[in-house]
Amino acid sequence: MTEKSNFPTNMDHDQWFWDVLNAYLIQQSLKQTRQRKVVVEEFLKLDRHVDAEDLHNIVRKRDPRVGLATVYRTLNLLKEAGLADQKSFRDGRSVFEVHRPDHHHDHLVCLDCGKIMEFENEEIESLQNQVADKLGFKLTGHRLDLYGHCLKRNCMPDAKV
Amino acid sequence: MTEKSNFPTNMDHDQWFWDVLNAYLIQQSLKQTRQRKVVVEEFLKLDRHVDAEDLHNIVRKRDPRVGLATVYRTLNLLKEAGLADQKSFRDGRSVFEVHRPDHHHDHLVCLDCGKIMEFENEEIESLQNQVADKLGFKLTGHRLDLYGHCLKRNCMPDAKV
DNA sequence: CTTTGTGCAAACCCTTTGCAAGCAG
DNA sequence: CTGCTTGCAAAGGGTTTGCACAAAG
Repeated sequence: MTEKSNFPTNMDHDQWFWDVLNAYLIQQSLKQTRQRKVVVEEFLKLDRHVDAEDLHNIVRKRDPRVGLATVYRTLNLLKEAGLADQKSFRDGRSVFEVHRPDHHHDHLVCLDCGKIMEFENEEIESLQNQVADKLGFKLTGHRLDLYGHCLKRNCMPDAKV
Repeated sequence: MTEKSNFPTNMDHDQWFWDVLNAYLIQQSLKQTRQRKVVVEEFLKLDRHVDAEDLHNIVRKRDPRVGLATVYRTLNLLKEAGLADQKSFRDGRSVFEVHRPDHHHDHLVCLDCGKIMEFENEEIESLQNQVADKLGFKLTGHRLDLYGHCLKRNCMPDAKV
């Protein structure tokens, strides 16, 4: 993009993420800090739904000085930058995931092991629009979560999401 | 049902609700109290999505001695009896609604006025099952919320849900 | 009487915030 | 240097819970 981003990264396929983030930081006069770097790197590395506490534990292994509040603040920053989505499948606790602009999807959650799968279905989306039209709504978004049991043999009750 | 329910009600079309509730109370050796009566009556009378605080305010007009905790406890009791559903459209706050066994529906929420409409669409349900099948899940439930703007002229920003 | 229910306030859980000290720019 | 950031702990907001008293069965 513009010359060079200060946050280094080895993973080319995540370059877009760092580019957007760095642009956002500069635009908002925010700073690139050690803590933000670690939190974002681990968040990207995980590449799955994760809650703040889990991410905090992971980050602490690399840098024990990072506080939970900073993890929350960084995740909220990513949300504001449009780089992360926040969901709450289990009531009272949020999970975050990387927002990939070109990839809308809904979720399928296993009630036994907590596994979260993603899917997309254009027919469903189209029907949603029809429903909204019929009821006189201008649809701007939706949330579709399917709940059930995955049939994998390694589905462990109470496993970590 | 069994002879006679002690909780009286004038509204015949809600009789099924009181019957189920009384049966549940007896079966669980729970008691019929003045507070439960008032909370449930007002909940039924409203017949819309309501949160605990709102319901508490309404109940207090009839009986100022009823505490918020009792409202929560009563709503949870109804949930356990299968008579109420709990949803959380706005993050961090739950709303409750009467669960009508024969009437499954999803929700359409106006982001301006908070109005909640209900709809059902069998095509969508069927597609959900197809998706779950394809991904190797046994589907047991789902949640579909549509978000948008209602086109009514009386749509007031920040109106009460 | 025995057991469950209630009101109150305190506890909880997750998340946010105030503040003084720490750093990036 | 200036002002955004951080860590810590305290505060917040909705919901639950412990306790002693009230009340249903």
